[in-house]
Amino acid sequence: MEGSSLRVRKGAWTEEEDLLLKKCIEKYGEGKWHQVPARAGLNRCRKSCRLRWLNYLKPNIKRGHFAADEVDLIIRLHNLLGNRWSLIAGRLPGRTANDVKNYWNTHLLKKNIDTSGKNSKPISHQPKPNTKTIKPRPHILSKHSLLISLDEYNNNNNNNRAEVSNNVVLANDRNNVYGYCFPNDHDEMMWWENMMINEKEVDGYQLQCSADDIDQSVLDQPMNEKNYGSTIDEVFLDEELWNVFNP
DNA sequence: AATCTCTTCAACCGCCTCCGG
DNA sequence: TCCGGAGGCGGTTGAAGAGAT
Repeated sequence: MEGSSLRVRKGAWTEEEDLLLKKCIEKYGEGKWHQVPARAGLNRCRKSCRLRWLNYLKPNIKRGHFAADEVDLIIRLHNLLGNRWSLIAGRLPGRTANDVKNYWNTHLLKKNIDTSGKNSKPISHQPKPNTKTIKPRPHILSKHSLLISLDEYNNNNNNNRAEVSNNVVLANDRNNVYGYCFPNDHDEMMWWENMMINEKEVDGYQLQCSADDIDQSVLDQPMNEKNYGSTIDEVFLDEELWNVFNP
């Protein structure tokens, strides 16, 4: 638990507290939440400060009703990801995970309720036979699979640098085979959009982005689990795409 | 006008992962 | 390798407001 409940204030935030927190973040920046209560002079726990900032005070937070296209996106993403609210919110500029979660629970969940019986459950709590939820899958490719993929690529390309998917680049320097994740905003967004437009067209998507767009400094790092650590949660593979790498 | 019920959403809770010592 | 602290996430709660009776 966070500190002593006897001393740490809970419940709704006052305007004065909001102001203190805002000033603190403006001065010191986001992060280091354990230092925020002391720096801001707030009698709140770090988690409470973080939550208040992320869900309410942070600039550019969009409030009010969800637009039709936002609702549509939430539904599509929820079908793909399930209750991964932070990921879903990441695709909705200005919306927070809490907002999306609340909206889903109050508006969308209700629409799915089967009214045929007293004990009926919301559809989201029932098995969904025709819906495949894609869970985030670590982008750990074995060296073997990297070699296979690179060989396959080199059958058609006389190049020592090959892109095999939107988020993975393979390269060799005669001695080693390297793999890289590059989930930059543009590529990631294209991948998401493509997946939602047509999940079947994975193959067609693989070569949409040029490997030349990638920063050479990234290519200079050999792949290992540590290099992947910072990006691993950002990269997801469709079942079909996964099978391309792991036959 | 008073009371009850329902809805909304801000905030809390507990758990997990990551990272540094 | 282990441990503790920090950050982050999803599930849940409960206060407050809105609507119904």
